[in-house]
Amino acid sequence: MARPPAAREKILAAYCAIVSSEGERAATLEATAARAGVSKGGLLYHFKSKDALADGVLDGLRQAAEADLDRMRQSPEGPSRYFVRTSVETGTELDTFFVVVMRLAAGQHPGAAEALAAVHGSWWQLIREEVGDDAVADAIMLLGDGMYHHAAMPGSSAPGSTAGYFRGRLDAVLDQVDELRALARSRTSPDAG
Amino acid sequence: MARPPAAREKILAAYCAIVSSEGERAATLEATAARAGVSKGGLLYHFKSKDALADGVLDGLRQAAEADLDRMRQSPEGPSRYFVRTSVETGTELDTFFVVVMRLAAGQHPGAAEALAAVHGSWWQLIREEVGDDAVADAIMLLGDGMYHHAAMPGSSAPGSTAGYFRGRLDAVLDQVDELRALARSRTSPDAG
DNA sequence: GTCTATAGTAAGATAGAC
DNA sequence: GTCTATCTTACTATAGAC
Repeated sequence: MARPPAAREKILAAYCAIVSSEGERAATLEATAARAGVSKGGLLYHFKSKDALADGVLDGLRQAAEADLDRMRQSPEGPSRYFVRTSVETGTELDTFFVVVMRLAAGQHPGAAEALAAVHGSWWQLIREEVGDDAVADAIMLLGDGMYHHAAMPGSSAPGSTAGYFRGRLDAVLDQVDELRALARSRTSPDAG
Repeated sequence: MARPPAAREKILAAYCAIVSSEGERAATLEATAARAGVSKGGLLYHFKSKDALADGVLDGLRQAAEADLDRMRQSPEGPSRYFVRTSVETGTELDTFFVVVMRLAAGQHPGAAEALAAVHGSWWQLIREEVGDDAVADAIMLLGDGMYHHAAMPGSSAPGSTAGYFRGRLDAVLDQVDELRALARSRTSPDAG
């Protein structure tokens, strides 16, 4: 909070935009600075090194994930449906950070894999609490991860909208979620109402 | 066929190994040559440029995918179960190529995204033929993709073995596949035996 | 806080010996 | 077919002016 400098935010956003659309390799200091509208020296005033830039993204992911977790918790449709439905949303703040951190993890950036695992673990826990069954929680996570896998797959993402592959299919997948939730209910209370 | 030079294969394997374990950026010509046991010049005799090296991987994926498709087609358990079961296998020839091509696609390598989409489309078609229902074919693919997403997620892969996250959970997911197949049968022939 | 200029390094690729 | 030596380019990072 405390309103960080606007330039810093612009630089971070520029870096994320390049990494997710053209790959980590294309996100050089010069390219990032140019897109943010500053010079190389200007960028390096806010981020001492390229690693510091990547660390800034890790922090961004943690914050965006926390905010998303709150929405997921308070969602009227329940965490499971919320998770699967939002897993195909591309272009959101959380998705942007998530994609970038995945790329960083692929490049062995320290802490990136751990940050991803932490976010994923939080999602699982919320779903597990809702459905009350490990296997069903796993299956629901897999549906969401599978859809995310497509949405994030290079070539299929269309920033700001649901990925083309799943337009019209999301409803069917959400039905599967409902069926899985019902299955979990019948397992945990086979004789209760 | 016609037995390509052994050095060529070693170079391609070295490149794949570095890309998947340390990221595309670490797979420099020098690092690749060193791991393959040749010099930079020796490498460049077999692959004229770095792009040629990447193109070699695309060819490798196409060949490995074709072989896998045959096995999937002839699998006694059926394409669906075969697909989901093998989606967590890391370290196979197909998986190695697939991971590398995903990294190349993330870096906007020409043809990489298309190659992935082609492989994925072939898998879907086989499953669609088996289950006879679009939505169920989608859901099964999602389970497999979701598991693959985990298995391929940096930090969780353990070459040569099933990813740790799903040890013991695969059976539960395969049960979900069976339930989905049954669901498809009840849809396509609601009154037949 | 942002710029230009530049040092230092590492990468991809070529040439020619063996 | 494989090597060493070298050229060229591009990237990270520093220094110091404004």
